Amino acid sequence: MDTIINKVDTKGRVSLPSDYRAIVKELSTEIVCYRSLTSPCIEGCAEELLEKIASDMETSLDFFSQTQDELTNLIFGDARRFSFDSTGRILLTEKLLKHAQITDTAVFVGKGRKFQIWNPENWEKEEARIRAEIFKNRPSLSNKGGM
Amino acid sequence: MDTIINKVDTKGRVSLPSDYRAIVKELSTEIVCYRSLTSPCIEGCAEELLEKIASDMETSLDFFSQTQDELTNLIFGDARRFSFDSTGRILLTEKLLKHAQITDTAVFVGKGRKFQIWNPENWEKEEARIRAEIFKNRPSLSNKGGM
DNA sequence: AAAAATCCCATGATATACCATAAGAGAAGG
DNA sequence: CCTTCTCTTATGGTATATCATGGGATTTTT
Repeated sequence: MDTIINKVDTKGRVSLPSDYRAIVKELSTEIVCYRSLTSPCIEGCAEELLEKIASDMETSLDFFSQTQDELTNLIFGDARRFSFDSTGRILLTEKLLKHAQITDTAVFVGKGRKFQIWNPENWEKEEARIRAEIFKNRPSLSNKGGM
Repeated sequence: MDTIINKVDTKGRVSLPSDYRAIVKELSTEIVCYRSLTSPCIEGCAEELLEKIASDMETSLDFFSQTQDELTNLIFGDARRFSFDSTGRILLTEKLLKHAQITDTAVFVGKGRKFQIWNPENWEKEEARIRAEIFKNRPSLSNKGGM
């Protein structure tokens, strides 16, 4: 999955890149999107994955179980199903677009079983940051011969 | 899922968001609402789920060290059925509206199998609080959840 | 009879489905 | 190796269906 740039029209519609669509389509005809907890971007995945993420988080919580309750609030309260039409587009909400500072252009970034949608400039910075981070840890990588 | 803002008219009527309605409608034409034990908000769910919800709550509130009976009594004693009309609206009671401090606007927050109804300002604060809380504990989450 | 609740209809707004064009990638053939 | 054709994908526009909401009418309750 590579990064793909698509336009957001005046109504907030975006084409989900066909590669991404194909993967989801095996499961269903809709995806789930929510505001990233850690970055100014939108995250998307198949609904099944969201439920898995939610349950994974629950089991990984060692502090008060009250937080579990709050987690479901945060995840299920923020997430929403988006079904894409015959042309493969979804209509993003104001809330999501605002959080990611997206106006007329969106960058899709694959992240394994999920993906992120970024404002182009923000993603450029983020990518640079990640590259720098990786470079900093280069020695530990080259030891294993991975790259 | 999702968070939706709807108006409460002069008669106290609120439209139950269509997504929520659709899910409940598979089962019946009415929902159950009660005052949240932990927050200034209304909680709602399908009647079939109430018993399950109650027991879930017991396990998640174990630090209150209350007996199961006391909690279930509390919820069941407070819960009431609300049937929605052909346009999908329910008429909330004074007791519920007062508890949630709702006057003319209500925020529906998805919570998986149930949902909450908040006063807009209160929810805004609560959401910010939860996000900060979760973010603080992010390191322990990112290991497993990947959000 | 008055008040409250339920039902029904009308309307504006919005999301969804649909069609049509344009741009790009890959395949086939010269 | 280049050209042409075809198929997929992205994007713009339009129509249709759905939903939220206001108002009124009818029914029920006390």
